[in-house]
Amino acid sequence: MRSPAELSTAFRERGLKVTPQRQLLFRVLHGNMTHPTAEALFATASELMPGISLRTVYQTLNDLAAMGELQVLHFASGSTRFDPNVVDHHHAQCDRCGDLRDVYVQRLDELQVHGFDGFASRRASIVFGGLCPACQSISDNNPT
Amino acid sequence: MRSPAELSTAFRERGLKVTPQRQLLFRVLHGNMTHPTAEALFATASELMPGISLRTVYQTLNDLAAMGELQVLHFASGSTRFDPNVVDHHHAQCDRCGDLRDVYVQRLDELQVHGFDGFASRRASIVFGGLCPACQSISDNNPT
DNA sequence: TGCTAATTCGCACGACTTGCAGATCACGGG
DNA sequence: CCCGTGATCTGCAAGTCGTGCGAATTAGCA
Repeated sequence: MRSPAELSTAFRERGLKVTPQRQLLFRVLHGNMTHPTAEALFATASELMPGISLRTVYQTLNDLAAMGELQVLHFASGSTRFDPNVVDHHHAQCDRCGDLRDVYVQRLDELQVHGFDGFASRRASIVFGGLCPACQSISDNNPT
Repeated sequence: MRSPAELSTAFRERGLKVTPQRQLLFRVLHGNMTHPTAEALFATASELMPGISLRTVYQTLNDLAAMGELQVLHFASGSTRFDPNVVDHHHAQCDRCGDLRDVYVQRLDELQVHGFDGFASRRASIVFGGLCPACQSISDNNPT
């Protein structure tokens, strides 16, 4: 996702208005590595701007996603998360605490895939499952 | 997913009862390559057993998933799909029609991943995006 | 400054899934 | 083969997540 200033320009170029609510969300999202849900963003935004509507958060998230400034992620939990990192990357999620981190994968093109049968693959999305460092030490003591 | 007969035994061993509704779902799911949603299964099951409840379909799907007989899949569409193929495999989804197919990936361990930072990866799930053969020919004539 | 279309907000609604409770049924024991 | 008990089935209510809608407000340009 680009900087708040760049996004403001991009929004205006598209005929979209730059409201205080949107500026706030630009700031909250920029560089955000937490892969927040809409609710989480709403919570953060509400502290900074009491009265902001959850509806507006969804609206702006959709606008940003449509502009390719956000990646929309769907995980096992069923919840939708938003990732302002739109550089080609992948994810690792902790089985225990759900913590989600960005990872970068090389040599993806060397994978040998069987079953495409004419399917024209354009991109791949990888989600690694496992345990984050914190949960590893917990599991060492309290194996579930 | 194991065969209906094996599942019946496994259910009884767990103290679960083998009802006609469950047997029907075992049969509908066994070898099913369509990655159906709960609703789709309900539709199929309803034809074979009018009056079966959607609630029962969800119930049985959850039981099977808890027993590891089904993989639960979450995709961009937001809908939950169920995959009776629990062999280690991955998926390819058509961007246009949403068609979903199983693919098998080798040399996964040769991937070079940066950013784990102590994350202990146990498994990976890959979803390829692209166009299925049918949608490729459509797009050739009607580029979106 | 004023106009106009975009936006915000809050509520209602829709899709999907689960909780609940009474009626029913599977199945092991007699 | 019949019975008893507890699991299951079904239909409905409720919960979650996200969107449609409309009135009031506001951004941005002339």
